[in-house]
Amino acid sequence: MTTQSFPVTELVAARRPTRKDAARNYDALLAAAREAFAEHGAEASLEDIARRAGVGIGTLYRNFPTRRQLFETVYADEVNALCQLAVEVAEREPWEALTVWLDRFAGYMVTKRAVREALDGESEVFVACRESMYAGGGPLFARAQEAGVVRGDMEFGDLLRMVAGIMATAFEDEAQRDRVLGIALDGVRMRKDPGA
Amino acid sequence: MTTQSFPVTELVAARRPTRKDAARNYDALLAAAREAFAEHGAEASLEDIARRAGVGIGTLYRNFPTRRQLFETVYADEVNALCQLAVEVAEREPWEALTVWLDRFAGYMVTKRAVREALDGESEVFVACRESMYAGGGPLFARAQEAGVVRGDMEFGDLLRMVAGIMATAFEDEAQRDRVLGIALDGVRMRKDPGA
DNA sequence: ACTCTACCGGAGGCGCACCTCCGCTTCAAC
DNA sequence: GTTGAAGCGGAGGTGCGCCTCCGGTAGAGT
Repeated sequence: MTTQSFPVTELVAARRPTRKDAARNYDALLAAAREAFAEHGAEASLEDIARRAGVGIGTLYRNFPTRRQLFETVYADEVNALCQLAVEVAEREPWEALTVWLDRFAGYMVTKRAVREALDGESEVFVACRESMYAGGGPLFARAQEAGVVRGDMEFGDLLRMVAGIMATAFEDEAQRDRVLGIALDGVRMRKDPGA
Repeated sequence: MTTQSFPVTELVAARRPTRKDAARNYDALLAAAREAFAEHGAEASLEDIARRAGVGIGTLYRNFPTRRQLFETVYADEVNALCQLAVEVAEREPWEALTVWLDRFAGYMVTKRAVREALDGESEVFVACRESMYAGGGPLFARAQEAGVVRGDMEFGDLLRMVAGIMATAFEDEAQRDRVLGIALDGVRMRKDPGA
C-alpha cells in the first residue's frame, strides 16, 4: 500500500483520542457526520449526528467543540483520501491519470460541496486542504500539460472549480452529467487545429 | 418595448393584489425576498424578509401562505425577465446572441441557485418556468446549431446546466470565472478540425 | 364625507436546535 | 482488585424562526 504524507495527513490523525471507547465514539461520530452532511447538507442537526452515532450530544461536543471543527475534520479526511489516490494513478497515461483522478474528485464533490462552502477559505485546515489538493492532483495536471494534451492557458485551480461546479448541479440523469462533463473537458483538451 | 407572453408570464402577474397599499407591500416583499435569498440562500428567515420589506410578518403570510409560494414567485419573475431578453437579442449573430443571453442567465443563476434547488421539480410553476426557459432560449441555441457554430451532439438543457453549475461555484475572482466559463464554452463550440 | 371591507402589523405560542453542566460509568495503570 | 482520571450521556436553559390570530387602520365605492 502506498501511503504518502500531505499537509492534511497529520491534521486528520491529530485529534483522535487514544482511549479505546473514546476512539470508537470519535470514529462513529465522523462516519455519522459524513452521512448526515451528504443527506442534509451543512445544516444537518448536530443532535441528529450524535443520535446516528449512538452517542450522547455531550460526547459530540467534547470531540468537536464547534460545528466548524466537525466540518474541518470530515473534509480533511476526504482530501487525504484523494491525495492518496493521486499517488496511485501517477503511473498511467497523462490524460487518463488526470481523468481518473478527476472522476473520483467529482464523486467526492457531490456530497462535500455543502461542507466546503461552510468552511472559511482562510482557516488553517482549509489552507492545508488546498495545499494538499494541489500537491496531490497538481502534478497530474502539469504532466498532462507538458505532454501537450491539456491547453496551456489554464490553471489547475480552474479545472478543479470547473469540475466541482458541474458536479454540484442537478442533472436529469447520470448520462446527462457525463455528457456535459465530457463536453467541458473537450474545452480543456488541447485543440489539434491551429487557428480560430 | 418588446413584450411577449410565455407560460410564466401570467403566473407572475396573477397573484398581485389590486389595492394600492397591498400592491406596494407585495412588490416590497418580492424585492426583499430576492435580496435575502441572494444573501442567505433558501434558509433566509421569513421574518427578516418582512423586516427588510418594512411590513409585518402577517402581511408576508397573507401574500405567500407558504415559503414555497414565495420561492416560486421570485423565481418565475426572473425567468420571465430572461425570456424577454431572449426576444430582444434574437436579431444578432447566432453565437453572439447565445452568449449574450447565457451571460445574463449566468448572472441570475448565481443568486437564484438556492431558490431553484428548494423548488420541487414537478410543481406547476417550476414546469412553467422550464417551458418558458426553453421557449425563450431554445431558439437561440437551435439557430447557433444550425449555423454550425455549436456542436450537434448537445442539447439545450445540457448547456443550461453546464453554465448554471459553473456559475454556482465560488471562484477566486471574476477573471477566473470568466476564464473557466470560456474554456467550457470552447467545448460547446463546433471544432474546426475534422478528427480526434 | 361616510361606510364597510379588505388589509395591516406584531404579540405570543410552539417547536426545534444549540450548547452547558454534572452525576455516573468505564478504562487502564499499578 | 483497586483507584483515580478520562470519558459518557442527556436533562434542561436559551434563543430563534415559524405561524396564527385579532384589534386597529386605511383604501375604494357611493
